[in-house]
Amino acid sequence: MDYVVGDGHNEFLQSSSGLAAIIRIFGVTKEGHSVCCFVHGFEPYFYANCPSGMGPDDIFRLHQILEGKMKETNNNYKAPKCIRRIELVQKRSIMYYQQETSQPFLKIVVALPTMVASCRGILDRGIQIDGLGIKSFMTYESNINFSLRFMIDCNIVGGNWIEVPRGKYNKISRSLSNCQLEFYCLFSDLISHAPEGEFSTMAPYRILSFDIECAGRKGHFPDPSHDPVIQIANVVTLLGEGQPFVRNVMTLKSCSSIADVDVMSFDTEKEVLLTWRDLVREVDPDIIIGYNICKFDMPYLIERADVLGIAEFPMLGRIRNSRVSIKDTTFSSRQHGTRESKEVTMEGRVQFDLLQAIQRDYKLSSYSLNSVSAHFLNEQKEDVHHSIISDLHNGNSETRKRLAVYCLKDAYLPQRLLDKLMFIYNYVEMARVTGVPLSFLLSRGQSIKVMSQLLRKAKQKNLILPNVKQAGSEQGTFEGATVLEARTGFYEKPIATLDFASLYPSIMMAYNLCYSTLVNPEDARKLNLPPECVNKTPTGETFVRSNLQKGILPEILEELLAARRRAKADLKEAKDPLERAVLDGRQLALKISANSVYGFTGATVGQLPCLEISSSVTSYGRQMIEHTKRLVEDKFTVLGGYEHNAEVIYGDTDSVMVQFGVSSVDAAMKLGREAADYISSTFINPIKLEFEKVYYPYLLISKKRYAGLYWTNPQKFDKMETKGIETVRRDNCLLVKNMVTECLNKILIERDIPAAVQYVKNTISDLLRNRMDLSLLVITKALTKTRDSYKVKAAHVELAERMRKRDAATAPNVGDRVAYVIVKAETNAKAYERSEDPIFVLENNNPIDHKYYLENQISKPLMRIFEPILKNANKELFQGSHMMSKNNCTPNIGIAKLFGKQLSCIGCKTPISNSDHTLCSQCKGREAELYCKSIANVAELEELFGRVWTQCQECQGSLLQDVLCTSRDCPIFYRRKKVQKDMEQAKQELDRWNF
DNA sequence: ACTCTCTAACGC
DNA sequence: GCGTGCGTTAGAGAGT
Repeated sequence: MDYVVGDGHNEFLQSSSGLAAIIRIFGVTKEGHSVCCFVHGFEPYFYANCPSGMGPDDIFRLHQILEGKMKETNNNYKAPKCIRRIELVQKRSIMYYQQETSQPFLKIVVALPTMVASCRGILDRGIQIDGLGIKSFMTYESNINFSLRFMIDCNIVGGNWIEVPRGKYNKISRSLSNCQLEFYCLFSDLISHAPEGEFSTMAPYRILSFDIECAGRKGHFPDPSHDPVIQIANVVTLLGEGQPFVRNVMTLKSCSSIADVDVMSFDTEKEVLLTWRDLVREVDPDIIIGYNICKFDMPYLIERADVLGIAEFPMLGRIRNSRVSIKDTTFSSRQHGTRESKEVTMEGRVQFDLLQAIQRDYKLSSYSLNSVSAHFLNEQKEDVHHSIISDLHNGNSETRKRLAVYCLKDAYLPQRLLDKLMFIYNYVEMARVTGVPLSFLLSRGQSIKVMSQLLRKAKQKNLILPNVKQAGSEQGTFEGATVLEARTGFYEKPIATLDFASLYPSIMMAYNLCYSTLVNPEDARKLNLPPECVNKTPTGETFVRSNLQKGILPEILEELLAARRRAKADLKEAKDPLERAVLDGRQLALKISANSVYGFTGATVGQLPCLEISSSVTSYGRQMIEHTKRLVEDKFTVLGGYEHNAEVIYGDTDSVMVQFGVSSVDAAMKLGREAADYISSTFINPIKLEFEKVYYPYLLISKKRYAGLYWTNPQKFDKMETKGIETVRRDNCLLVKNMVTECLNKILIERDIPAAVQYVKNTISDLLRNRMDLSLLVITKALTKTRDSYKVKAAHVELAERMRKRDAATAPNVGDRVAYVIVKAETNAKAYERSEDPIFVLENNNPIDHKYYLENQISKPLMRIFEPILKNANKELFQGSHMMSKNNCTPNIGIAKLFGKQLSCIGCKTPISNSDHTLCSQCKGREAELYCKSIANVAELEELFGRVWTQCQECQGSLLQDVLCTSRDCPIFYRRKKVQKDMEQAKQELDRWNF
């Protein structure tokens, strides 16, 4: 949905004069026909407070003055009127509890949506009214996107089915769009169908997934002013169908045919681009997807066409003769600083970038398409270096076919991810629940979703939302949740966990916390409320109880949670996989929405912050967790008739971990249920403490860091759960993650501590003997800002800078995660001087700093795990023969340089004179034995290399072609490179026998 | 050798 | 015009 400014249609609006906003709704019918609907008659407006005693004459004068001021700022606006009218309406502000149900407000209706902001500015600054002096007006709902305003007022949500009744729409005399159906109508004739029953089905969206390849130059990131677009691959799918119905690729220069793919080759880039434009118009997709299309492919195509002077290319939207525009946007937030990016808007089509979606919804250690596909689809793709892409393009039709297959895979994988992760179902359900359009979910933040729900609910209650001026950040912050002191240790008795269900939403409901129930301290005396009608929160705020007036935040929350219970119940019944997808997406959206209401009220830089609410919520929460701890420890005692004294060993925000002292899981569960029921009864509705699970055994390392076996039934544990420790953190290398995971397995599941110790010793020995796969040593960290904005030097930041100097095209950018290893250097060199790109290390054979990995990566996490379990853990793990390193395996580069190409004895590795070639005097006589060993060594490595190579060929989908992949994310890649190096070395050694 | 600050990532 | 919240741990650089 969007809007344009045009002539209002006179058939509908006799009174309309001049320009007006026309809403355009794009969509698809049940039968799959694309639709463009021009909606007339909806006018932009907002509210302002009405000073008491303001009569019709004053309003007339205000209108005149405003109109005059508006003309000054909108002098290019030709129509006679900017302010259409000012109405006196009865409304109430959502802020603060008030006894009056309503009071007069001014509803100011303007001609165009952009005039809302300029008119608000005039009223904010204040205007001169005869006899009254300069008056400033508080405005209400003056910062709402016009399309969203329309949706709210017409009860339309994102992903909605809309009906336009027979006779209420008219054909357009001159076609304006490329849609199959187009018409115009009046906004009040639209019928919005709530997404229930037959209208909860998904529309049959047409989805285009594409990927482009460019011929970049070495050392440069592809630049549309130099580098041509050489291939574009496309896959088109109908939502809900398993297989795409279009697969094609457009190539510059000839390309051999590919099975089941329509290959189109052209002599000029212009033909490639225009053929793609024609495809987009012919397929007419509702949704365009791809990987990083918003920041790369889409702007690249538009800019490239501009450089080539192809003016007809950017007509990709659903409006006839309208060009797609490219906008420079700056995105700034306190957390992320200012980031510049390009934005391409395409009329009538939603762009859904899988990279953005996955970055929002999943925490991964790498977001490359390769790594994401491996993670979710269990399938790898080749990572071909951009310089090789140019070589393939400049080869022949077979090498270009090679590239086309690669490009097609990059177009198909986003579609596979979209299906696998149910993005359309989950996002459409989120749009339906929160009421915002689908496009907002990727392009906007969390707060717009709460805002949309709040505005809708407020409208039903005749309430309006004020536009509060940004108070600035000095308003500061407020106290959050309590984290109970952690009694660290290894617990070999079951630990029961009690949790408050949806704690913050329940608190807001139970205590009726809302903008509209908060008592303004200035009004308290005047209101004179009896104590049984109010609650005083632990922070000292007063809110009226629901018997006096129900808050709308609690009402929104009740509806969200009730709807979630319904969705979960329906999900249990549902059999059809598509229906299940819809319902599961819905219950998830409802849960997320309920939880973000609290965050919205506490967002000091948000649209309607109210710290009285958020700080009250957390203060009740703190009180409740303390109360729970006290109650458990007071009631479950030997004195109270129980076998043991219960101890709360830990708790965070809404949970307490209790050791009841019993030794069976079953007994702990029974006590857990009893405690939950007993404590719940001491709270008011709907606050409920639930027994959730038992941990047994349980290793508590510190606050927010623990591991344990998770039991929900007394027969068998469900899983091992780890929180906060290295296994779940993304900033540790795989070696550390694997070691910690393996040790926890041995300790918690197998209950075999000596085996865990032996495992650690073996692994350390492997590390020190250089038998560790490089992929296990790669550390990744996010590059969150530009280098200059870092106040201290950090390993990943400095490496990113060095990589940028080497090759700007492949260097990490802000927002990317940087992969690095730590290499040996001079003593006392800082870690940031020793970080290096793993691929660079492979190619240049840099020595790994094993000591760093041992002392700075492995030792502390392991000590934290073993210390509660093992006395003398440090001695047991880090002393003994396994700590001996074999330095001769990795000759120090510095020494090698000093001695030149000094040969060493094949048998014992002692240096020998170059005239001896093979063996030292000591080993002379073992020629036969050692020669055989050399041959065997080469043979073994060749076989190993062959196996790894085949694995990579399988991954790239062809056993007949060279492997080109250089993926930093793929363990096989590192192994292949390492084996290749070892093999070459072994061959050189073998050659020395043949002099 | 110690503390303080910055940065990143997590739990809830 | 846009941006949910706070609490905690831990590594590493920087300063004392």
